[in-house]
Amino acid sequence: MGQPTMDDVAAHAGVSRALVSLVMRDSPRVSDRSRKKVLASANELGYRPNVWARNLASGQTNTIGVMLNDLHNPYFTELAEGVAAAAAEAGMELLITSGWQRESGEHAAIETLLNMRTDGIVLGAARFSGEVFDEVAQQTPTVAVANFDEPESMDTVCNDEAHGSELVVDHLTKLGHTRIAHIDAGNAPGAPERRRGFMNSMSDRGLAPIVFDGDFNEHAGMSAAANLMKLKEPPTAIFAANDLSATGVLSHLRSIGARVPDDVSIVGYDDTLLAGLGALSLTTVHQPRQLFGRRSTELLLERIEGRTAAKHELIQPRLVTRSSTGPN
Amino acid sequence: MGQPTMDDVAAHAGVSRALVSLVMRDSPRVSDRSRKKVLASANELGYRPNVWARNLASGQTNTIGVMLNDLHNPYFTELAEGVAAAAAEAGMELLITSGWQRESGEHAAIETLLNMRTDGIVLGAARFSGEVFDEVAQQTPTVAVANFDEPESMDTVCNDEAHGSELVVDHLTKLGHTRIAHIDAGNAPGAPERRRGFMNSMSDRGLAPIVFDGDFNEHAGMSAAANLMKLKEPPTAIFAANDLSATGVLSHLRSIGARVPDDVSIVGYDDTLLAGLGALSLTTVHQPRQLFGRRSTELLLERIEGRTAAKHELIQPRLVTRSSTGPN
DNA sequence: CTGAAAGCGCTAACAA
DNA sequence: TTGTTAGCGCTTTCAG
Repeated sequence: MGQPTMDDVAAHAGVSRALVSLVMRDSPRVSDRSRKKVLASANELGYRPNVWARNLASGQTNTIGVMLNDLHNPYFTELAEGVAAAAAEAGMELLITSGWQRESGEHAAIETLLNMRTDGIVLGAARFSGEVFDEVAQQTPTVAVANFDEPESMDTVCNDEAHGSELVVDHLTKLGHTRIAHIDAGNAPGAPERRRGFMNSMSDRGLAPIVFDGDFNEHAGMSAAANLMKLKEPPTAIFAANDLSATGVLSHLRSIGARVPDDVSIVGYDDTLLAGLGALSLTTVHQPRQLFGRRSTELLLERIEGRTAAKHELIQPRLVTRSSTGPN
Repeated sequence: MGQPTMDDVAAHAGVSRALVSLVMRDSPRVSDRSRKKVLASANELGYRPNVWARNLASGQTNTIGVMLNDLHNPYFTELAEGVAAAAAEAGMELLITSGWQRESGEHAAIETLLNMRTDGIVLGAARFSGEVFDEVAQQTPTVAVANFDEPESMDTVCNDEAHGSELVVDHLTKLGHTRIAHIDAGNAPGAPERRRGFMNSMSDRGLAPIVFDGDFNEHAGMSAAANLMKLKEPPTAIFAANDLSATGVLSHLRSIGARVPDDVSIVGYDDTLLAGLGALSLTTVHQPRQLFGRRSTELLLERIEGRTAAKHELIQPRLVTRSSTGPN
């Protein structure tokens, strides 16, 4: 025999297996004496409840699963941290699975979770169409942290990207900037909303929005900045798609001898570790990523408890002002 | 009834449950006709094998677990990536668990894995004493990615930190530097080895090693640099504990108007995203973190297959030269 | 509060 | 190649 079973513990403690089971699930209807005796035996034998057997018998797993698109991205790991905290508070175990940035990976990761039959799933994904999500939602309680058009099959939590852009435009115009350029990130997740928010906020103020193609990486920021600075009238402020892209902008500006923020102000998005570095010190939009995880888990728990009507939450970001922005 | 079971599939296909089981585990001894019929039924019913039942019955999980100290740290996520790749190749599922940077978290994370009875565990930890590791190793095949003194109970994979320091000293002395300072990180994981490697390499070359107290963060680099530059004879090159610390050094040097690398050369350690940024461009020591994960998983699989003698691997880092270092 | 007994859904001999 | 039949270790009635 390998690991000791409940029967072993019961025999050792001189009680029935059912009693041991009750103790293990700390039921209140066990006498203190019995409880102590059982616990002592369990401890002595090095007993460890067999989760497989337990879940099979009870039909529950007391576990929720999180699928993250990419562990390298702090966005997802902070999300996971929020999920972990909320799950721990609810006494649930957490299983993490990663899509390793590939769509096929996300599929596999979701399959794993579905096979595990976790009580519910938090989807921190990026690559998926709503359809795939729907299919998951059909099989288990699901909440997605993503910008969707409020599907009925699952709950969603997402950042108010447009509002983030609004905060940026507000900040820059208050500093006196009028020629403000946005380097976007095409159709990457969140990018269209940020772009739209930027364009609307500019129009609202009677300003012409300048938008350049870009992406969520340093190189894109660098080359977009190069093109921007070649304009007859270069912008006095640049709002990059995210912090990484803003870093590229910064590198380029330094390389051509432009001073930040005296000549050009720069704003990032995401408030990653980068933005806070003394050498960069980027003004940026902070998203409460842990809160995303926390709220999504809370919604998921409600679903698990039986709620069926979908809920959709929009979470508000805030601006963090650092030294990359200044008066025009 | 909820999800369909094997019996449902068997009934639907008009065969026995055992046959369905064989098909599900794709045994070769099933006729093509039966296989197709079963698969069709399974598909039609939306059958999904119940992992809990399967594992309970088979006594195996076909899963390995990874415990990571901290998902925010790219070191661990890249490690995990290597593990994931190797696990996938071996046809194993992967379960990730995080200690959320706290020792209590690591305990809980390991408990979760132990409870899941994964076939083996990869420990990507930082906070633990060898004792705790030993206890885990007693219960399941274990491999640790950590600097240990070659325990008998488990395999280990680790970076040759001392050699990394040697590479740095070699690079700097070849550039003509002789007054080289190291900002260390006390007893943080890996730090003592880096420090020792630095001191030995310097002594070997007849140079006096300058070592200042520090830590693995930006602030520590900043204040250590401040102290270093106040010396009567400031160093011409600074070897920081890691990239983050090097970033702090860089910020300080810029703030006092020192030019990098003309006045002072800077070297980091880890080759994180930071080091590659154009605005920082740090010379640093690269560790093949994915390889750590890969090798550790391969070792784990051998253990699972039955090997009992411990193996310990030391993996060699390499220097990545960027523009933060130059001739003296 | 305790004990007996019937499964949970699947695997793994062993027969047929 | 397919079917039969015990379990795997635990939960969960239901009587005592």
